[in-house]
Amino acid sequence: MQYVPHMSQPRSTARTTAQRHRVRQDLATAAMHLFSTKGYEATTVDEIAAAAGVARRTFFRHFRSKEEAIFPDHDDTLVRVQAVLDSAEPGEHPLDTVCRGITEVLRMYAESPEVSVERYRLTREVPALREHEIASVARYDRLFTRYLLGHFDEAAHRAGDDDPLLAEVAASAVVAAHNHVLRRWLRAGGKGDVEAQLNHAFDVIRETFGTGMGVGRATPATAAPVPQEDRPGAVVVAVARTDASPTEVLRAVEKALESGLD
Amino acid sequence: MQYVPHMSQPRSTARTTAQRHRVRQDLATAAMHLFSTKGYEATTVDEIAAAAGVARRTFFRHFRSKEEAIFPDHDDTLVRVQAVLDSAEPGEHPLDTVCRGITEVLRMYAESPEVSVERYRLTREVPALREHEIASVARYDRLFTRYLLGHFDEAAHRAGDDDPLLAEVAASAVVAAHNHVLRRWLRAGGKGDVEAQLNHAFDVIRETFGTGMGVGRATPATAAPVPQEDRPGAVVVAVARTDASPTEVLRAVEKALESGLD
DNA sequence: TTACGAGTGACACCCCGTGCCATAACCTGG
DNA sequence: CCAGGTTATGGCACGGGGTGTCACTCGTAA
Repeated sequence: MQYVPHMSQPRSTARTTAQRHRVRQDLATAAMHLFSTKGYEATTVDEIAAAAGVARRTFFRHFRSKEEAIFPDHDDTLVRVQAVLDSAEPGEHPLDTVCRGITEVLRMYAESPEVSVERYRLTREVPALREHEIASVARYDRLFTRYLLGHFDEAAHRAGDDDPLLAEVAASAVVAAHNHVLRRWLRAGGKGDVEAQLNHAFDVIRETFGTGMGVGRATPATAAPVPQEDRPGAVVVAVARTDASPTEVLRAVEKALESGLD
Repeated sequence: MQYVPHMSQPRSTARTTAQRHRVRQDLATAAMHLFSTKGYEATTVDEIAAAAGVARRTFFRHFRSKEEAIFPDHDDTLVRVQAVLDSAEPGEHPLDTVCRGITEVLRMYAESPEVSVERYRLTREVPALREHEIASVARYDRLFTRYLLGHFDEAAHRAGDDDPLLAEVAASAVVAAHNHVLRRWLRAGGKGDVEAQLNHAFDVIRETFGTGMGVGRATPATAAPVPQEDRPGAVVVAVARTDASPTEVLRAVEKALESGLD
């Protein structure tokens, strides 16, 4: 992969807006190809630009940094996730909205499994790429945390003063579930229905602490009904301290079942 | 803050191993001071080294990068956290062990509140520092995830095939709780008992989904007893799908209470 | 005293990222 | 048809982070 002297360039020196995406795409694929073949550190931006047939300066007009060339879609995905959050119907549980948001991220990876798998191989062995990806998913986390901070008060206002903590924990839990499913899928070579696996992980999240959000800190024995939303199979979560009497617990659960199932 | 020509340096050119920590400390404080006064990107490594009375090359012998000079203790804290995990007694719940691990991180911040607060101000407005700190806490997250992966099987082996997911979610939840408490403390100016606040957050974590780990996926109606461990106030979590009959749910809860409270 | 290693200073080098300006295309309105 | 602005680019220079290398100076052990 030698330097191209770049004399008498075949491509015209100015391009229209429509062609700009093509240049960006060429740069991304050239970067991905060079990173895979000769390593990340060993590849210079000059080589990437030369392989794409543009100048070095043009590269930095399309990507803020060398690392960003390998994750070209995170910015777009971020605004799409934000759009998902903004356009959520008021009736939807905030946790479900966030789950739909992170699904958007997973779809980005699932859209081109081969590239994602190869990129995963690179991120594992190059610390710079690893940190860059961590910072990228942290941006989604921040989005979700802020969203839940503004929407948990309505759904679980009676939970007390621990709403912001639960919002942060819930957001990170959803992100962690996504990371787990994604990495398992990538390690398996990008085969199988990731989105289904993610939905299964969401079930676990919801069962573990998701819909139990309204329960809050149970002392000594409480149980909360769950909004039905015409979705069969929703779960009822009851939390009780073990120092509560069994009959106390049963009464609380019974009461929750009554108000939630009519 | 001019360049020091560095002729006739007052400090001897070679130092013993004991003095090496002093040089590192001088570099860290000089970096922190310069970053605070004239900004992070406006400060060059040359200036930091000159302020500490050493050569530029020496700076990079103590810190891998410019950002690391502002977080000098993360590496040491990481091995201390690992030591906490390694020396945990077999009887302790893995989640509690991880909580003690992240407490070690919080103590590092709490050790010098003024520095932490000022550093927090910098990390908020400098993206490079922000990403570096995110990557740092991600390393703790990885530690915890791997630890829980190897210790959840024993405690909740009956939960099925979702152990790795729960391990990852639990680790990120603990880290998220730490981040939340830490940031709130930093925003408040570093006043108050952070460690107590963190322990309170741990209670919420444990009540929310910590000890409910053994419940697993309940279909259509199950409830699991929780290991008591001589800790009063532990919670029992019951999960049931709403398509289960109320009596079915009550029977399951009752059974769990019997086996868990004797 | 001599030999060795650890820590350092000094210099050179690569290359990422940015500011700046000239240029070539593509729309506009006149 | 043409003068104007806009957009994307190429080329150049520069600052600065991070690394390799060599010589030097200590302290220490033999």
